[in-house]
Amino acid sequence: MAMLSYEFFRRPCLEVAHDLVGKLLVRRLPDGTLQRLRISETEAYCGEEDTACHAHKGRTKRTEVLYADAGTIYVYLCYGIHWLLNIVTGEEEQPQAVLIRACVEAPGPGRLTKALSITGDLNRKSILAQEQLWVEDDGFQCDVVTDKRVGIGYASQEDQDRLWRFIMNQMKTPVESMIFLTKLI
DNA sequence: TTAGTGATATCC
DNA sequence: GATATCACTAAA
Repeated sequence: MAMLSYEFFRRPCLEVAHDLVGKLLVRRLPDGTLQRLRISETEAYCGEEDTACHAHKGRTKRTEVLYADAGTIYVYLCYGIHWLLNIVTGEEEQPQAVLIRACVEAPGPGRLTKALSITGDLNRKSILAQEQLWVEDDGFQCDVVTDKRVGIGYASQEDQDRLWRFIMNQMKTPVESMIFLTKLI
């Protein structure tokens, strides 16, 4: 079971977002218990030029973390209720990140953080430290389809239309579903 | 369809 | 200091 490296996250966010689909998000709680959820959906937010990206308006107290080195965790509170998990990608000083939008076992960005007890405490920590949160590759392979990003009505039409959301391909037949579930175990 | 919830940014 | 805005979810 290989933990994903700095080199994996240092690539452009579109590549990282695509390749994170199917990987295992691993959480270690304070009491030592481990949880593993398989990532099924991500979105890429690609720097100051991307009007959907939080860093679109440059550095602020909140977006400072996006300028950090690849593998830095960005967690923020959305709508006063939901913690959303992102991982910073690319070269340092490039404010880009991948939003983890869903896992197979916990669909929805707010629901997966709830399932894994992820809060703002993890903001600015590293996903490479293998302490409280990291990502593993267990060799699982799957098809990935793209779609438009969700909930970014404030962005330019051009950026809203970009296919920067990456989703584990849905199974079309019962046979495919059986094969899929077998691979999960 | 809409309420709920609070940090952040932006405007006085 | 006040206000508007939100990378969402569950309930109705």
